[in-house]
This record gives sequence, structure tokens and C-alpha cells, in this order.
Amino acid sequence: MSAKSERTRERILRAAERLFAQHGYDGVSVRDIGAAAKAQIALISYYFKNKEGLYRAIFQQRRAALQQLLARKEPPATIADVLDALARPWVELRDRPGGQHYTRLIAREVGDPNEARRGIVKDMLDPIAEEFIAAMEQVLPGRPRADNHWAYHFFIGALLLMLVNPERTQRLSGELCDMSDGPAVLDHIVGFFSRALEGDKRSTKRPSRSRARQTKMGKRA
Amino acid sequence: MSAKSERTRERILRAAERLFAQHGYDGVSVRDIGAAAKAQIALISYYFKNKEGLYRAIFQQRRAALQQLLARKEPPATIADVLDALARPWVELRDRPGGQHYTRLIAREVGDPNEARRGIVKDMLDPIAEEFIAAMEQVLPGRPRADNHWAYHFFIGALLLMLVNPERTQRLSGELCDMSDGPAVLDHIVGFFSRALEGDKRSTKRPSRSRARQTKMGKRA
DNA sequence: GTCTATATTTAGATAGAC
DNA sequence: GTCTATCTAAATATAGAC
Repeated sequence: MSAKSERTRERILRAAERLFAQHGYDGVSVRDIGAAAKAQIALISYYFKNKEGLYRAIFQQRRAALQQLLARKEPPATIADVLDALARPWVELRDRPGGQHYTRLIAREVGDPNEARRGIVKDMLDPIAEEFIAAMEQVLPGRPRADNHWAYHFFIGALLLMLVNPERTQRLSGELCDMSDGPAVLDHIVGFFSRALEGDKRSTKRPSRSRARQTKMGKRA
Repeated sequence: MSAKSERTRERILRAAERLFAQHGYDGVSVRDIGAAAKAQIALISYYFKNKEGLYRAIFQQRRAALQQLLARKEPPATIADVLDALARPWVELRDRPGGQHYTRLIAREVGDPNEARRGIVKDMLDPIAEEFIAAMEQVLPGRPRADNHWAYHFFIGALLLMLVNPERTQRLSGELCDMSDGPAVLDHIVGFFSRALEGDKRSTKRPSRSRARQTKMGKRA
């Protein structure tokens, strides 16, 4: 019966998503996943061929939902619109039942120096990144290209940390930052970066920082 | 002979540091480490008891050097001074021979939702974080406490991404961002965030963003 | 202190009954 | 389609010779 089969497959996917998000790809065994999903490990091979197939299937399945969230953009008028359109889908996705696991998983993947090997980031997220950097250039005309790239990655870095490890922010702030409040997190991060970029656009030439002495270190190996 | 022994131990530590940084704790076997260090796996047990002991030994060894880098602070006068004092040690450490591996490893550890279990971040970095947030409050008097916490974690998130996965920034920017140039990276990140915080301090009350509609989603589980 | 050899456990994957 | 049973490889760790 295809209905029961579908439910089993779904249980495996959800258990795998959660465990991979919590412990990383190498930190989880297919046995762990089978146990968590209350399914036989043999079924994982049956449905997904192997561990990597299961891993990829998670992203494949979520891809449509993510594209949909990312697609509903009116043309952005301000930098705040651009950053909001970039971050909101992730925060909304996180705030859905079980969605936190997928956003953590994605954050892990983006933060992984070996992501290129799997190609998941390259296929799913690099096109989005280029689109958004282009949008930044549109709403911040005249701003140096390189500066937009820097700012984009600073923003992504901040967003990823909020997604992958909200615990530390909550803990260190003495619960002052309520990471469970998605809209508030979104408001703070988009607000901070859009104000920063708004302020930055007037001064292309900027005074160098105080004590901006150069390091005498060589390049890294 | 203690000299040869010390060199063997050191070879193991350096190989482990590199491999853990590249593949994560679970992505590396002690066999891999033994092979990379050209040492018998039995010696890893002998020197470090087990895999986790070896992992912890890396941080223990680096701790002193890091403390030293972090300690040489004159009292900061501006927010740029604070952020510089926070980020510079990491970038300088990265630019030393082999130092990139340790900074990547730390970045992995901070980004790990399970870091609390090991306590490395809590023991080594949380005190530093609190010190720096206090310093931010000193040079930005009147700014709401919560805002400083948010900004601190945005900064750390951006810095971590630069440390853990510089490849993607370099790639997406079309080599526009030269991640191998430590001083330049430092200059960009400290410059961006200090300008942002400078600009932010005048307006404690800020207008809400355009289209700042609330999500109707519930809290996450 | 270093090596060889091996014990023990766990991992990923599959064969074959039903 | 699901389960039991099992294979093979790899992992961590240690025993004991030198």
C-alpha cells in the first residue's frame, strides 16, 4: 500500500533531518535514524539507496517549499526590503513545525568548507546569493561592488549563527535576546544591517580606523 | 628520549588540528590522524588517552597563545578599538603558519549547537564574550543593553563565516574579496561594523522598517 | 616510548524470506 | 514493501613484545 509506504518514507526523512541538523552528517549513523524513525534500516537503503541519498533527499524535498517562499517578492525599493526578502523565508521556515531542523541543516551546509563537494549549496543557494547581491546593487547605486559582497557575507554569517546556534546568543545575553521569537530576530538583524548599509552609502570614501596598523604577518599557507 | 617524544606528540597535535578543522570531529578517525602524522595509532592513546582527549589537548595547547594575543589591549576608546581588539587576534592567528586550521576549528566549535556538552566554548570564549560586550557598553554609553548583545552576535557570526568558510565568499565575489589577505579582511569587517554601531548610537528609538508586517507563525517547538 | 597484533564495537549496506 | 539475519569494512581502543 502506497499510503503506508509514503508515511514510512516521510518518518525517515523527518528523523534524518532532525538528527543531521543536531549532529552533522558524520555524527549520525543510519542506525540512529532508523531507530528514531521507528523504521528498519533496510528500508533506508530501499527508499534512498544509501546514507548520502537520504541526505540529499532532504534538500530535494524542501527545495520546492523554499523556492516558493523566496519567489514571492515584490520588486524591492530599499535595502531593508532586500534584506527582509533574503532573511524572512529562513526565519519563517524555522518557525514552522520541525522547520528549525532544516534551517539548522542548511546553516551547517553553508558553514561547511567542504560544501562544494556535495554541490547542495552551489545548486540551491549560490544562484539566490547572486540574485540578492544584484538587488543590493540596485537599491544602493554607486556603492562599490566589493563592499556589497562583503556586506552580503557579513549578513549571511550573522543570519547563519542565529539559525545554527541560537542557544549561545540566548545564554550569553541572559535571555535578553529571545531567539524563539522569530519576528523579533528578523526585525533585529534586518534592522541592524539595513541601517548600517543605509548609513554606509553616503560615504564611499571612508576614513581609516584608529590604530589601523598593518599586521606584519605573511599570507596564510 | 623526551625530545623525540615531544616531536611525535606535536606532529599528532598538528595533524589532528588540521583534520578536525577540515572535516569536523566526527568526520575524522584516529587512523586518519595517525597516518597524517606518520605516527602509530597506539601512540595517540598513549599520549592523549583517546580521541576526545586529543581533541581537547588541541585547545588546551592553543589556549595560552590565544590568551596572550587577547591580553595585549590598551583601554579601548572607540567601538572600532573594541571590535579590532576582538577580531584581530583571530585574524592574526589565522595568518600564522598552520593557524588557519585552529581558527577554523574554533569557528566550528562556536557554530556547533552541541558545544555546551564539551564546554570548550563555555570555558575559553564565554568569558571573553562577556568582557567585550561590557567594553561595547562602555564606548557606546546609553545604547540599550539588548542592542549590544544583538550586535555582538551579528559580528561574531560574520567573523566566524570568514574564518570557517572563506572559500564561498571568495568564489561568489569573483575573487573581489581576497580572503587570503588577513589585514584586508580585518579592515572590512571591523570597518563595516564599527561604522554601523557608530551610526546606530545616535538613534535609540528607530523607525520600524518598511513592510515590517508580522509573521503569523507560531513559536518554534 | 614505540611497535605489532588484535580485541571489540559500530558503521554502512545487502541477501533473501515473507 | 517490510523484516530478519548477516556480511564486510571501518572504527576505537588496548595488550604485550621489544
